[in-house]
Amino acid sequence: MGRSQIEKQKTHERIVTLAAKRLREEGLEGIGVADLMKEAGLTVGGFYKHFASRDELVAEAMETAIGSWRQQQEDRGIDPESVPLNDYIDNYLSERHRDHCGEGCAYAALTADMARSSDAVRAVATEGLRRNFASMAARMPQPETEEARRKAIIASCLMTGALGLARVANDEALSDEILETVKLFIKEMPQAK
Amino acid sequence: MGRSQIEKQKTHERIVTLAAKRLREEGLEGIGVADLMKEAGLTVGGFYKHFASRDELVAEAMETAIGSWRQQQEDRGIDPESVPLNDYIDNYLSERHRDHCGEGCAYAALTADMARSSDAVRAVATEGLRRNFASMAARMPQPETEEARRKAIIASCLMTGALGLARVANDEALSDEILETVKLFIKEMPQAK
DNA sequence: ATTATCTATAGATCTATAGATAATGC
DNA sequence: ATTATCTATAGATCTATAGATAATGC
Repeated sequence: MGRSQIEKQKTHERIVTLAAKRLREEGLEGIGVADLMKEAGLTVGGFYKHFASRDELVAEAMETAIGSWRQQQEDRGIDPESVPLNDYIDNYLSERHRDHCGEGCAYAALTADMARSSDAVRAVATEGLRRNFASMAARMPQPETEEARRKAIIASCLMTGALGLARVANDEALSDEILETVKLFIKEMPQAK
Repeated sequence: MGRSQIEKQKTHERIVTLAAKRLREEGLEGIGVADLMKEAGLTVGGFYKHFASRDELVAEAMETAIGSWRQQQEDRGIDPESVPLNDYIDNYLSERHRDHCGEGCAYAALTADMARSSDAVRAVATEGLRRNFASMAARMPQPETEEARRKAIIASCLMTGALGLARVANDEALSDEILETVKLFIKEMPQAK
């Protein structure tokens, strides 16, 4: 008790990273401050020296969650913009992604949660959406065209929609069918590479 | 206090219908039993003579919500299976639908909520998904083909995904762009009519 | 007599705060 | 002296239940 400022910053990041995972798993209101702190190896009391409110943590965690794929790639020494769309789609629409909400796409895991959320969270989410559309369009055959942007939007809706419905389906055969059908379709989409 | 069994059934339906709306608006955990009963003009105490638990209401309400579009059509004397896909898509991807969660598609409003929910709710949701895929496929040019089913799945993912992201976007221009882009694309999809 | 709804409340849980404790850092 | 974290708790909220009240229906 009583740590250096450097350690405080590490603690702060640990809470945010954990929240980014647990909120994707349980929903934006699915886990409480006390439980989060406990899982981070801390106690409730310290929370409000890090965040003015629970919602402030949620907004920060969403920023981390939305940027997590990009971050993961960079941590592995990979330039996110150089990842071929086909590989990206294969990973996105995989059973592995479906079964691991906490490490996956925040939009698929929390679409409706975000739509219902505070202005702070929605602002972060909207900014991330823009970045995602631009990033996907940039990896298409003719990146600067209006057509590339349209395809990026369509692919984003398809991918988040498919993963969402695949997670709703209680029956693995149906769930797999959704993933496979959309995966094949996107890859055959003209111009989407 | 003390009503006939017929009135009890009406009360029951009133609670379920209200819950179907309010849960789509606030999320599956966004509104409490007491508030729901109050909005229905009742008090908490009576709730558990209607439902064994809150989750039982949620499952019933989801059944109502999932079937609500079909019900609405029938109430207006329209056979749901006779509604052209183009009209269905126009309504689904409209600003009106986006701005009125409570009366709209349960899958778009509650995808992730349902995925995280109890077995009872997920069973209802999975059954509804199957029905939706079949109903869309039945309204395509060659209804009995595997291709029609594939297109139905793809269109479902696109539509729920697009509405979901359009609701996340804090910026109306971006939100409208998502809806319009996907609307145009689906209508131009080969075979989708 | 039965029961649909009401009032009241127990018990759990959740956000946020107050005050204590033990390190840091001037 | 300052502050990062801890223990403890206030106050709000939420699910579920107990017991009272006033209609229904045999």
